[in-house]
Amino acid sequence: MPELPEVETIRRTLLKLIQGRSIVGIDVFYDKIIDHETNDFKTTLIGKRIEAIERVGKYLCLMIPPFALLVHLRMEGRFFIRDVRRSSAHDHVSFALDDGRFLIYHDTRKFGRMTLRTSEHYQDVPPLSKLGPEPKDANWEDIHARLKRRKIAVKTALLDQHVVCGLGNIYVDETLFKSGIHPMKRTDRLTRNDVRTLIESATTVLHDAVELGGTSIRTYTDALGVHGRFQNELKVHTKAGEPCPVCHQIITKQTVGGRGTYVCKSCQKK
DNA sequence: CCCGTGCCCTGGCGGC
DNA sequence: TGCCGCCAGGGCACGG
Repeated sequence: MPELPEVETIRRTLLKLIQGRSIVGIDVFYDKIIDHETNDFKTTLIGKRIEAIERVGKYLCLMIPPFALLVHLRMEGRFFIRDVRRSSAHDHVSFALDDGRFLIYHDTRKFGRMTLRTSEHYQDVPPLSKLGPEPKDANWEDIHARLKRRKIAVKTALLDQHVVCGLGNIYVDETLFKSGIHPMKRTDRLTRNDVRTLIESATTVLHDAVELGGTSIRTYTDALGVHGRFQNELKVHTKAGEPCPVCHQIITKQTVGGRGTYVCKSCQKK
């Protein structure tokens, strides 16, 4: 569930806590989180310093020269800073830091993944090289040209990180509502104006959500356990049965591309 | 290349 | 109260 605004909030929080710290030990309690052999992973990172933390789409990139540790939190991945090595059965990776504390990767669903790349050019190789631009950097005419050749639901397209990156289920629903476009509208029927509106709406929604520290529904909190505040700004997502804030028609829930999807059928047209 | 489906996981919830 | 079954969901492998 962490999408771009939550990952950016985590990046900022984590940076203050661990920038400049060196890794002095690593414990891996569940090795499927890491797509490298465990011993290689440890020997590669131990003794090196966390110089910076970047973010590309929903990926967190811990810059540990000469390596970049790419982390995708997927549904419920979280980072904590603790004084003990492990305090939960859901703590899967524990990095001992040179100040005596531990950077802990915690994930109830075990969906998150970590992978190593060299810190030079790490954005130029998969998986990051395959990502589309963030909405704020996207050229809507390019996106329109791509989408008019396809026939998928616009929601599915916006969730596809190869088209644009950073949006997940919450912000796609909000983007579509803000744009007045139905999630099932086929991409080959989107007008140039539709796509321009979608990119502009996505940019605004993501920007506003970052400003408010992300959205806390379900289990998301940042590395300090601080909740975001964008859930108070949601217009349709999680609002089934409630009146649309614009036209007062009842918001409905349906499935689009296998995802729970909230829509105002009066404001959002196919 | 394009598109749909199923898988990975497990806490939580609905149903009885 | 207790237990069973099923769902959520990002990304990717796979098959048509």
